[in-house]
Amino acid sequence: MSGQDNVRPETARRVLAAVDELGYRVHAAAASLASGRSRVLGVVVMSTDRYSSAALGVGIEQAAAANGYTVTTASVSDHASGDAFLEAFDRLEQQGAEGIILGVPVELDTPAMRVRTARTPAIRSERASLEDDAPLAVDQRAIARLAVEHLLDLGHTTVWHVAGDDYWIETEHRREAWEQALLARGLTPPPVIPADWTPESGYRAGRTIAAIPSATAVFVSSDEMAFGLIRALHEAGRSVPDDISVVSVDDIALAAYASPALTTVRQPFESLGRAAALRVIAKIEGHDAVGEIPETQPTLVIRSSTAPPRPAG
Amino acid sequence: MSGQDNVRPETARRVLAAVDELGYRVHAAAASLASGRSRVLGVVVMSTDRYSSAALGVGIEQAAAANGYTVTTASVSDHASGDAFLEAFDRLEQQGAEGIILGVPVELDTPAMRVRTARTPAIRSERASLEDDAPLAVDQRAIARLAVEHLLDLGHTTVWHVAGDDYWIETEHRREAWEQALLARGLTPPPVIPADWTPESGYRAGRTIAAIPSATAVFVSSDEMAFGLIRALHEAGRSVPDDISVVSVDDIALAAYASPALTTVRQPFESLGRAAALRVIAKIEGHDAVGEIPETQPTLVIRSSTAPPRPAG
DNA sequence: TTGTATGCGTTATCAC
DNA sequence: GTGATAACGCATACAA
Repeated sequence: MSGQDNVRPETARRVLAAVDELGYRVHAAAASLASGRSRVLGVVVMSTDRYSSAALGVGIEQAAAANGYTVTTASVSDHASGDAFLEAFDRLEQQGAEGIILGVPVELDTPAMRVRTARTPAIRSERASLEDDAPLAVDQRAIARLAVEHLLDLGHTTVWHVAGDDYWIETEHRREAWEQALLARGLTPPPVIPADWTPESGYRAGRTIAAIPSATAVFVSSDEMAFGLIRALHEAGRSVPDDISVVSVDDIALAAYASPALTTVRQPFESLGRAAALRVIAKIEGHDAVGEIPETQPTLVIRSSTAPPRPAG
Repeated sequence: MSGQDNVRPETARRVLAAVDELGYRVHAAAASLASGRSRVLGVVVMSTDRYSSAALGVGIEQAAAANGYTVTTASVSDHASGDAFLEAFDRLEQQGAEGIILGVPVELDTPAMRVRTARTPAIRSERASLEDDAPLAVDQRAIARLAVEHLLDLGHTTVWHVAGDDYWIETEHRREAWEQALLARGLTPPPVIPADWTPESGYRAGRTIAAIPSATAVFVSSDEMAFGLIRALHEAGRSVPDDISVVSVDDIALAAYASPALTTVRQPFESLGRAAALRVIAKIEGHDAVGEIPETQPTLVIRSSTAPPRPAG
């Protein structure tokens, strides 16, 4: 049954026949107890239905299943504190998880976290893994660069930025890269407009932008916020992309059906989830080769929310 | 440790102290083997990032955690066949799941499924459970009724219907109820326009509708499709809601930020997930009272995509 | 190539 | 109120 080859064919046949007849299946708990291996992957996510978590989960599940692992999930509430992460981690460990994927912004470099990752391998899904720095994360800086440069190349003289929730590391990375991309062209970055990923916050940011006559280009940190932002812009009588160009991030299914269709930087979440799973599995099993590394590069998808600035005058 | 009360306080204190000092935690697999109980709930979902699955999962996880259960997921590919469901079910059982929640359109009433549900309790998340008919499902017929009646009350003389994927039972229920609601007012239902939940299919349906001059009201089976549909309508020069009113289903976060903001029938997915989890747990533990039953009624959210028909002439 | 002990970390039962 | 002991169903190592 376990795929050994030192068995006489006839014997194997008889065993399999019996298995079939009796409907025998290994008892996972017993197997786990005896072997010391559970083949369970744990995933910690925020209890939200945000697109990124869902897409990530799909990828993780796929890769896990392909390698004979099952995944069990522990949700923490939105904006949970570090303690909640630790508890989730413990719950998962206690459940027997052999490796854990953190889909939340945990600081890995704390004493409490270090004890844990020492005994059971863990990685942050949106970041490079602990020791090695293979390209496991979607490069958040590349996202910002792609967005800003597209806008600048179109002829805009500066780019405003509506940031995501400060709680997430991506937010910081994108802000930095946005700033640097501007600086690199000798431009002075305008103040960041804070938001929190929700369409509502995008709407508020849109009202702010609408009140700035000189603004002609915006880099918004998510498609969902872009929907809110564009709505606010339209209500204020500013047209997109004629008056203001906007590029956002994610490329959710609805991005192509916004009005106008969103120019956005696509993040390969599913692929990233697969990479994350492959990586923990490799750590668990102690080999560093993970087979093929799934693609994790962001790509710019140009649609109709960006255009050259209106000629002055 | 297990909360017995026939222990001298002093002894209990010493035990707990030792637990603390040694960092002892029960080994889940060993406990499961010895007790015959795993406290694991299995969930079968399609490997999509559709809003409904994600929201459902959140609810399930919550209720499970609150009752000391953990959840493990088995994804099947989109549009999987019945066999894939059976396999997923088996995987979960084999993993030790004591109860299973089916987030997919499985036919429960087949021999193969009956053997399985006989040994481990299972329920469909969007339907009433097997034997009892407690209000576990979101009433899909009520959804259609709400939508159609809102439109009719506004003064429209008929309502077109863009249906979801036939693969899902909801689709059938909504179509029936849409038909009946029309019939109840002495109206003849126009032909159904088929689609498959995606914004793309909504777009195609929109082109179809745009070509029907007499159409003034549409009931679309999801918000995502509504985005596509409205886009097509606008491209064809038909205004929403002036020329055509549309009401959709789900009330996703972006619904309020569509142009125009979507009038839609909200489904309480998270709450439904909680209800589903509570229900399997009750089955597992053999009590029928599940505590408070979460709300599972759909509600109409009126926004700007519906209006009275334009006065004739 | 096949059969057989031993132990994995609990729970549950029963004697004390 | 407390301590000892037999399963639980498998994997593993080793004897045959």
